[in-house]
Amino acid sequence: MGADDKTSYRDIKKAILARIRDRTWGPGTLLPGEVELAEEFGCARATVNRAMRELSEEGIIDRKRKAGTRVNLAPVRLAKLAIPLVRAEIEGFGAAYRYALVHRQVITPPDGLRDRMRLGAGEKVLHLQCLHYADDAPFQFEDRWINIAVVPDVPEADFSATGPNEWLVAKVPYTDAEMQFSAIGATPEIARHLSVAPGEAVFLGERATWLADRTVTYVRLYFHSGYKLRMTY
Amino acid sequence: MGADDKTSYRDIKKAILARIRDRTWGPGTLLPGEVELAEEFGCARATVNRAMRELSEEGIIDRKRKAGTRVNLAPVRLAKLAIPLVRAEIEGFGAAYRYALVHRQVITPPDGLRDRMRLGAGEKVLHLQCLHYADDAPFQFEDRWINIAVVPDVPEADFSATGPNEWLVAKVPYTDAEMQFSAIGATPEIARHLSVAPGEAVFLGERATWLADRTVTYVRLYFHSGYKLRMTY
DNA sequence: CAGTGGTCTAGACCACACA
DNA sequence: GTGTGGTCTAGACCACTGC
Repeated sequence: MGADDKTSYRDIKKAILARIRDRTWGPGTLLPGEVELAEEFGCARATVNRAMRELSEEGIIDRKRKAGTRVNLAPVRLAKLAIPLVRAEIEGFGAAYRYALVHRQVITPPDGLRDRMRLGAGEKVLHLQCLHYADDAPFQFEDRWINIAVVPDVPEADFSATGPNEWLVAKVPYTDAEMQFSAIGATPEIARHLSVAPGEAVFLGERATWLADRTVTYVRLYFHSGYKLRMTY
Repeated sequence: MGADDKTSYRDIKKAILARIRDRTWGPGTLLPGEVELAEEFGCARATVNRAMRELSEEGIIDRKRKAGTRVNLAPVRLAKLAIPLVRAEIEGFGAAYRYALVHRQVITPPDGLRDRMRLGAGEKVLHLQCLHYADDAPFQFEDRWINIAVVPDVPEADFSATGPNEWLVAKVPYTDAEMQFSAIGATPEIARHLSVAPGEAVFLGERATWLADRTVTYVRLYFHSGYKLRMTY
């Protein structure tokens, strides 16, 4: 009494992971069925099920009906990447956050952008350019377009003190988002804003969000040299 | 009969998401308790629980005992990033994969690397440089160090036909992994391997894996210009 | 203290995929 | 067909935490 309070699905996960690590169950091995494991661990099948389901979601094992459960050969483990607001990111490492609005204009988008945002012929967008500083050093240059048709009150919003990101997050929901990262050489404009040499390698993040097939916003985030996107998994 | 087969946790997720989207439950709203929702949907509490637990894992809602469940104000949604093997990535978009070993040597690591890999004084590493081609164009240049103390049979492995990544994945387990991405200007060596101009912006991925506090391997992956790391969430 | 979520159980039926 | 995982139920007890 007291020692074996209850068998938790966590215990089972740990036990299974341990056996995979110490090669009792090497890659490709067929694991015992749920009923068998439930007997071994002295718990209900549902408990084993939850443990194995989570391991499967984490990409450690592969489950198929009738075929059974196998240890994944190539653990295509999913990295979980938290994408924070710039402000939180900067304050997170103890620097002072400062924001500045650089440019603001309602425009008819050029063709390339219209395609990318899948806009209709007459639809206009609000174009914004902002700078985010960490301890007075430029940290991120934000080049953003917002679909006025989807966010009709955005032209009235005041972005002189707060960035559009925080405004959008609190005000406009979205259903899908896509993000991609790449490296580019700084154009003269970007170089000027970020205080780097033209042509210098800059880390670029692009993000688009949709609200049921309609583009809400598309943004390019240019990070200062030396920026690293980090993740553990 | 036939219409209402069974209320699935998926149905409940959809229903809740719909109400969040149409602002019935705006950001910060306190949702009804599990029992109440179970009654409304005509199902067991466990079913509602699973739906809400998954929404919570996805970062849509925030749950606290006694306090209840609320719609997240700032959906710091977690992006799930699948990091595939290069081969799979290249073949995935229909290109032919080709591999070449460029360099291979057992060395005593320089100081910087020893710190980064947290190696002991006498420990040696296997240094490998490889190229991964997509349709005969250089796609990725791989610069890797493997801890021989942790992977004792790596010096005997043959990496002339297959890359070390695939070998390691199939052979050596790990408990923790860290990955980071950045942009750098191509050094002359990297430029030569990737067929780009020196100084051109290159996308760099760094990855380190550990087996219980001991570094297994550290690798720098330099991608061809124009490479984009994509993710949906 | 009391309410809400977190988890476990025992049993059941179903869906899929392989033989 | 038949075995394996996928899911639901009804009920129970527990753990945390806000009041």
